[in-house]
Amino acid sequence: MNQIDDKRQAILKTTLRLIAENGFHGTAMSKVAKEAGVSTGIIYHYFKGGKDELVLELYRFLKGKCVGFILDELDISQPLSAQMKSICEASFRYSLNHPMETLYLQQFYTSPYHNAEIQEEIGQCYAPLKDIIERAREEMIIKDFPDAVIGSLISDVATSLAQKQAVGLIELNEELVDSLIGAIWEAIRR
Amino acid sequence: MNQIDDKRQAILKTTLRLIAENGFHGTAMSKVAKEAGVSTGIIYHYFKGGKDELVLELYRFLKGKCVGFILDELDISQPLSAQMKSICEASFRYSLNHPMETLYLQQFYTSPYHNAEIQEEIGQCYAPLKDIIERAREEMIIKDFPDAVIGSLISDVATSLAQKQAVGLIELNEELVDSLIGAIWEAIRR
Amino acid sequence: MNQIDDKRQAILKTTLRLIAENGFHGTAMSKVAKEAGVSTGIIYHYFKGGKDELVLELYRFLKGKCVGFILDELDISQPLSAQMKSICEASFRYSLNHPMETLYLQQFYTSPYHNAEIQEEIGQCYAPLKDIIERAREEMIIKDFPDAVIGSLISDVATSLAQKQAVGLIELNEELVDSLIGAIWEAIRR
Amino acid sequence: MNQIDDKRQAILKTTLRLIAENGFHGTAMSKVAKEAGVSTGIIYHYFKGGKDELVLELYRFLKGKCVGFILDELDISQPLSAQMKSICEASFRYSLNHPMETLYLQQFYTSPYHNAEIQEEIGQCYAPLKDIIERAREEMIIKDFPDAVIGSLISDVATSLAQKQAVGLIELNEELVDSLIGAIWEAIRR
DNA sequence: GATGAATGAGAATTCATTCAT
DNA sequence: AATGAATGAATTCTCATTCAT
Repeated sequence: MNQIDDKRQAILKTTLRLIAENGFHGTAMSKVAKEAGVSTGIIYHYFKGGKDELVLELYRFLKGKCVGFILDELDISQPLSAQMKSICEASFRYSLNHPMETLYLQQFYTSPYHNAEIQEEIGQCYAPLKDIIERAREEMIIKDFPDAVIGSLISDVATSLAQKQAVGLIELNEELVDSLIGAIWEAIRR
Repeated sequence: MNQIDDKRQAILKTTLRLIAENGFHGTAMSKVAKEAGVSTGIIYHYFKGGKDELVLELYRFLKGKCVGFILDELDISQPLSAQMKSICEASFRYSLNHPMETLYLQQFYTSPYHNAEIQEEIGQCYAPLKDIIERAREEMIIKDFPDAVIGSLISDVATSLAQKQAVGLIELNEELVDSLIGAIWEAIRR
Repeated sequence: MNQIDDKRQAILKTTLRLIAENGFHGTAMSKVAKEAGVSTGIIYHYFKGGKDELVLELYRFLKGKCVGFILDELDISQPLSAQMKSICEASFRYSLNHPMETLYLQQFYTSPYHNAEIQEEIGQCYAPLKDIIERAREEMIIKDFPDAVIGSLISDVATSLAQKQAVGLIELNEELVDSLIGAIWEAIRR
Repeated sequence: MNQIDDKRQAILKTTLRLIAENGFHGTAMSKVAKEAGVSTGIIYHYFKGGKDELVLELYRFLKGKCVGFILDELDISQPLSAQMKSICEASFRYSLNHPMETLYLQQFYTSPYHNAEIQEEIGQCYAPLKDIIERAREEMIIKDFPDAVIGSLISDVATSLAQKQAVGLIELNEELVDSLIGAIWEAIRR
């Protein structure tokens, strides 16, 4: 990690925090620059496409990180049902443990930045997970729902709860999280 | 419904559509005025607090409509478990059948407009539902989750799926919706 | 001329002066606003397309004014040769007597604002003059040059001299101007 | 011509092309650097005064080239009237045959870069031509116009036509060019 | 109640120039 | 000599809000 990457990373990190806290509209490029300790101009050096590219790059980065975590937790020597449960659990915990990232993603999905093109691109890094889901469906381990629906069940409740926890509406303890993961699994499994 | 209310309603309706389509940032007051067929000035007559108040009023209005629908569907002469199932189903279907409202609410929740104060205020119109949920929990009909968690399970999957359907990512047929409501209920019930 | 036109005119007039003095690049919208005594925002109200539209509108306005003057001087009861001479003289004098407009046009022609589309549009207000030139060519009063070449002979020397006079490189007295008009006419006539 | 001069020349050449195509405003130093295949920093090494000096140096270079061509064509053993005609013809043809240089010069003259100081400096390399013009005026070969006016007649029509030809407004064939040179000469000669 | 012209603070972006390497 | 990352002032343009009519 050299100095150049440091600066690029600092910009991404600051952008994540500011957008999670203040939204896209509330996050001016000048604010990102100031809080990241760089000049405004340099952001356009690292992200040629301006704010749009910065926002998209951050999305790609966060998605990659999240999928990476889920894959790390996965043990492909385990039976398929255990793998599916692992995906559920890892996904759920990742959201709860990374509230800023979750807040960012939540806003991204409902913003004009989110479109079919980027969705398609990011969909590809889900390929290994989709493969497991498909096999689990064929083996009647999980219900016969489309991938997108399974995806919603796995991650959207966690996303929403992470957000509620981030703003202080709820407090999830370890026991509750375990129960919740179980409940979600009940909704998905056959 | 007199002329005054007509104009107020036109502003709210236009705001809903534009924000659902273009987001808060992409929805200028002047655009709302033009598309609603009124002058910019008059919006500030009906909504003294400007854009903030307009956005909040629309939130209140939509929440009231949604809760109203759920309560309409409810038959309090039925056993508690049937009532709980009815809440799940009504909530789920409402989101799917009102994609613009769902997109609006989704964006509202992750925006700076959403704060503890308004959350508290709106929480009150949920009182009748909360009562039913509390009783169902006591009678061991549903799992021992806090209200906010039950709320997430009931509405956030539907919200997310409504959004995906609105942008064309998935297509939910009647049979699938029925299965989904069943799956959600499995996650909630004891 | 009501108040609205006053403000629009003030913006156009200020833009003309500033661009003639400082060029397109040296003329910031904020400077136009300040010197015209208006806010920056209102310029975008009158000229929806921003600086581009302002610059083009000013071009249209100046061209209309100039052609209007030439046509005013024209006496169509005179023989064709006298009409051609009148066009030469009026065009020549107009440029010399309106140095700011000439400086503006000179810069416009060499800028990216000048393109085939606007050229085509403006070409149409030259129709009456083109008609006279065409007839004069047919009647062997003037040389057999294309319209654009005749146009250059008629106006580009004057334009260039007006510019030199404006920056103080030369001083043209009445007698010299008369001789020059004669010289240009010699170049054009058969 | 060593490597150093190569790089300097590449910068000048690229600047000429870019400014002719996109204007001063549309020609960023970074773009010059990229298209010339050098770093931005090195431009400031060769042209200490930055963009201003680069633009002025290019002006000096182009003017020298143009005057050099006219002098090359000149045969001082010929009678004065033939020399004057030669100047007219060479000047006219040079503009038409070097449209990019002409576009550059045209823009330069109407830009803030053009001022009395540089005009004075460049005026000196016209000395040999001015001498011929002066003698031709004394010998009543040409009209009694100031040098600047003679200069305009000789070069501004050509400049303007070169520009029109460059953007495709007209097409000048060899015969027409000959006639035009004759017409210009008629305007100048006694 | 109703209009829309007017304001001006603030946002995204560009670009000439510098300087550490 | 050479690089190109870095700076930050300046520019264009937007938009919530006000107010004279």
